[in-house]
Amino acid sequence: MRDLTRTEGIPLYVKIRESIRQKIAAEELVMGQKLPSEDELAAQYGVSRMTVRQGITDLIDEGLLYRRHGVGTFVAYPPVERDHSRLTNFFENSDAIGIKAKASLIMIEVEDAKLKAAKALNLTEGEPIIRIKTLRYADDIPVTVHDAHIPYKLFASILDMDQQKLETQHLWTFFESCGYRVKSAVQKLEAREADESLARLMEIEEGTPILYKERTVYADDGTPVEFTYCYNRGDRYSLTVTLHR
Amino acid sequence: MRDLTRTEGIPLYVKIRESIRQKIAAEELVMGQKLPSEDELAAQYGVSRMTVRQGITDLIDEGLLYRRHGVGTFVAYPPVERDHSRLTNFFENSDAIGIKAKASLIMIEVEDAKLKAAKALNLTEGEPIIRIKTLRYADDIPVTVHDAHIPYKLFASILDMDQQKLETQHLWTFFESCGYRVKSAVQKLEAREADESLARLMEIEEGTPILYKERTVYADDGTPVEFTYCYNRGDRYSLTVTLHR
DNA sequence: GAGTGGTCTAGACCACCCG
DNA sequence: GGGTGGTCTAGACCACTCG
Repeated sequence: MRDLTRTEGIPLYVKIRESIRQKIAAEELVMGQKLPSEDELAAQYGVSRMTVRQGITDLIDEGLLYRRHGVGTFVAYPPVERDHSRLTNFFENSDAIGIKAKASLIMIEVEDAKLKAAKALNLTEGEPIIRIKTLRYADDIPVTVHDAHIPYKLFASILDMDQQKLETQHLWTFFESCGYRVKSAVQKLEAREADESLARLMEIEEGTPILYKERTVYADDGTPVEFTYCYNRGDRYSLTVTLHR
Repeated sequence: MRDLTRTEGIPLYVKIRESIRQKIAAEELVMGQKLPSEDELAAQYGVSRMTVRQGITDLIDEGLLYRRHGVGTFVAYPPVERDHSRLTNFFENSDAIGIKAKASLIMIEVEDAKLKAAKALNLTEGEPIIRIKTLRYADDIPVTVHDAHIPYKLFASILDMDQQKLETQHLWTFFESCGYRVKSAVQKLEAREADESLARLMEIEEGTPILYKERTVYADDGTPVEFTYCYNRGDRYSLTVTLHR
């Protein structure tokens, strides 16, 4: 009890949450095991029950614990990897799995929005957008053609960025510097065949399977900030996602 | 104020949540608009602030609202369709989009688990599993070959079910009747080519693009209940998912 | 009936943002 | 400084599960 030394600025429920997480990691609490009751935990940590609940709720949202009304709170079996349900960008993700990521700029220009992009970005057809097309490499193998469309009126300043920076810094970092925090994305996935142009860029044969992805990215206030066509080499790319009922 | 007529059994925070949701639907609250402060809402509804917060938090999790510390709570722009981040089954999903769904049983049998399925289902290699292979139709066009593996020790009783029921009732309904509530699934997606056997079943040419999906389904206590290989016709099937940071 | 989580109160103080 | 959300308390009663 009382492993909550008063650390500056860290909320109690966060400390409790991390304390429980650590006990699970250290296997002081094993899979399927029942936690002490909320009342008991409140007493142990010297806080109110609502505070304990807040910490526990976070861990339930992460899939690390589950509750059974009238029974107790338990450690869930496989810590279902939430990573798979989190939205990550190409560079973050490659870092995480130890792949060397690289991008090369194919083109950046201002265009009139076509219907589909305009709709996704909440613009009217023909409004200016900035189109940024890159080829992305994993360990020096070309794996993805990335064709992003972003509203000109929000992000015109990206045109001043030098190519070097465009290739190494992710778009989302730039969005944040403009005050838009990326929160979610809706993506549609299909299997397709590589056409001639994709085949040339990715050094594959025409007709090779491609994992095609259309993605709209939203900031936390709901503003759509990016609409992207994404063509991934079928033999080099897979996407893992977690869904919940 | 006080549109909370005391309805039996419905928690206050649910009523508040639905009341706010309805105001958004009715456009009494429009996109980007600031809600009354939590204190004010508490006064309006005649409840404590914590109760209001609980209702609001639900709507934030749904993406309908967002909070800005020190500023206020606002209506988010496009009600990002949470449907896309929810785990649905083939029949539910078809219903929702108005497609006539049908399944025909290709085979059901008991097998020894191969390494991959065993690993996913937390079994040891060679333990018995039940393998259920179906061909699924959307509006009478074959779109998916579904090859499910479920632990024999949990679900042996499915073998007594008649074929008619197997084809019309979803597996998950059966799982629930055995006490396992489906909570989440991890799915890996790839683009592939149809091999000869898939091509024959789905009435397409060999080499046609296939959206290949490997899926492990978990109950809410974390027990893996299903491991499935899923082959979807590229020209007739797309998958939409929502991801969050 | 005992034990658990689910809901709820009526306050409090703090941290943040803005004018 | 005034208004907002973020955290927290010390209780309370209810609903559910189980033996």
